[in-house]
Amino acid sequence: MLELRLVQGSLLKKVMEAIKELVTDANFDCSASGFSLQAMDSSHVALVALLLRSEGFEHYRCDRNISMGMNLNNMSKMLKCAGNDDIITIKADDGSDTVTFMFESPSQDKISDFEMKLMDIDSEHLGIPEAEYHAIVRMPSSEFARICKDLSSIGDTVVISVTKEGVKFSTRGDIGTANIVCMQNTTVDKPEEATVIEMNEPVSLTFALRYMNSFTKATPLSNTVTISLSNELPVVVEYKIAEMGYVRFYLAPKIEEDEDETKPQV
Amino acid sequence: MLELRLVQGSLLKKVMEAIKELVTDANFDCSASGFSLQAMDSSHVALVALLLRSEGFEHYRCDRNISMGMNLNNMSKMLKCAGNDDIITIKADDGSDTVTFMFESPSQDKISDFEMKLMDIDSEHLGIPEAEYHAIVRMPSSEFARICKDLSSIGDTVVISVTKEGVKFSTRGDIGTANIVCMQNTTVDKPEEATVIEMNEPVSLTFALRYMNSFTKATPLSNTVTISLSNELPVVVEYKIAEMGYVRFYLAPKIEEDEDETKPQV
DNA sequence: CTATTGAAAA
DNA sequence: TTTTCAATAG
Repeated sequence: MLELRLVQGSLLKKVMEAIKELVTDANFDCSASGFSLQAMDSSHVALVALLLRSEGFEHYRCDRNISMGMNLNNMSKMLKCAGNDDIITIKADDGSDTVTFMFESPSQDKISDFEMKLMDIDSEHLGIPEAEYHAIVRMPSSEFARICKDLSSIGDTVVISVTKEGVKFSTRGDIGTANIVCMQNTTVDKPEEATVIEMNEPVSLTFALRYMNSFTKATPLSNTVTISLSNELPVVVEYKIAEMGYVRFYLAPKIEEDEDETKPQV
Repeated sequence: MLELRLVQGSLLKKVMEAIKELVTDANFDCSASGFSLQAMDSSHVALVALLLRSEGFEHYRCDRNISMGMNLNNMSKMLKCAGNDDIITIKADDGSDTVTFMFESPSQDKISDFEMKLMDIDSEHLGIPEAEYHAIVRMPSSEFARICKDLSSIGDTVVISVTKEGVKFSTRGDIGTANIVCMQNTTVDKPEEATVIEMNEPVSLTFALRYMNSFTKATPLSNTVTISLSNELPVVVEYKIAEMGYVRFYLAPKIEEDEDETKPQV
């Protein structure tokens, strides 16, 4: 028996919007500690990891660990039927091959329930090692989204270079080149507007903008984004979910000087 | 000679937006009592009835009953040229085959007139008997629109079931099932937010969501919608037009247990 | 927060 | 053309 009651239902709606472009089918794993997901994108290049800790739910009951395979597009369709300030409850009976989403309007006079078939999905759960990163950049998520969008109108890849002073995003395309530098800046009115750089070693890595732009679909989840970089490691683009957890995206760097379109593997 | 002056011109614009998706050509009938229309939708499944009583016009002159055939798309194009707080006057000379729409800006410094050709349209004017309905639901029009939109992302038809406690909207599709229950609720701050159920007998009827969604184009006309249901009778979805009349939509229920796509007749 | 509108992208 | 995104108004 599984019953998870989330007062701020809009969070779950935003999570779905954030990941459904990248991942079409995935297993949601429920345990006593929380509700999580880990999945490769359909071209097996990027990895998405979601965690919603049990403490963030108003009510959290998960008698035994279960893994529920869902089509994220269908799940998203149903979640779109929830109002933005509805309370969402996810329910599944033991052994059932369906999951039920229940939506309660704030005034409690409208109650909806949507039942969806579960699916069997093979998935290797990758252990993601905690790594030390050469550089960690925290910046406003909207600014990062704007940069990725702007650069993708010029080129296909972005070189992210971090120095103590700032982070530089560069691209190159048929029509020219572009460089956007964000200086470290901690003297802003609101902490979420700061650009903060923690750096042990300078790094410069190249990524496909197509994936970066998919990651920025998570922008509504958080005012800030954290980008963790190391040479030879996948970048981690993390959006924290207040009081509950995170959505993290992993993407392997392209090997520099490699001008063709070979797909890197995570 | 016909001359109808409507101070709140936006009403007429909204009426056109409400019905032009369903009806392409129709006769507008003018008499001393008012300006009305009755027409089947192009697939002859739903019926639209409009009434604007003469008392709602600032000036109403209609020397003799006339029926003016108009293409609603063209009429809508012209009405879109009126500002939302323009005063609209509809004029037609006896025996003329055109109608003129005149728009006066509130400040009276801009006066437009648009002349449109009338057309000959055959139409049987159906007498719609006043019926006793088993159940009448009044609810916020925006909520009804939201429900029809949400359900149509899951299935093609909606089952509307009314009990004393509330009204349930259900659908079923490839990806799962959905049920939305709205409780009777008369204890709200504003009367237009109430959900009120008058029921003599429980009813449960099935309708095509495609038509329901067309009906909800009338949502801007009124804060509330009234849904009148009886077994074996077409449902009536009514949007009242303040001080003037109504737009009513009629749609025959699908015969239950009928899984194929036969079109019901009104 | 929702709804509408206009602009931009697929 | 259809769909989606962003922005603004209520």
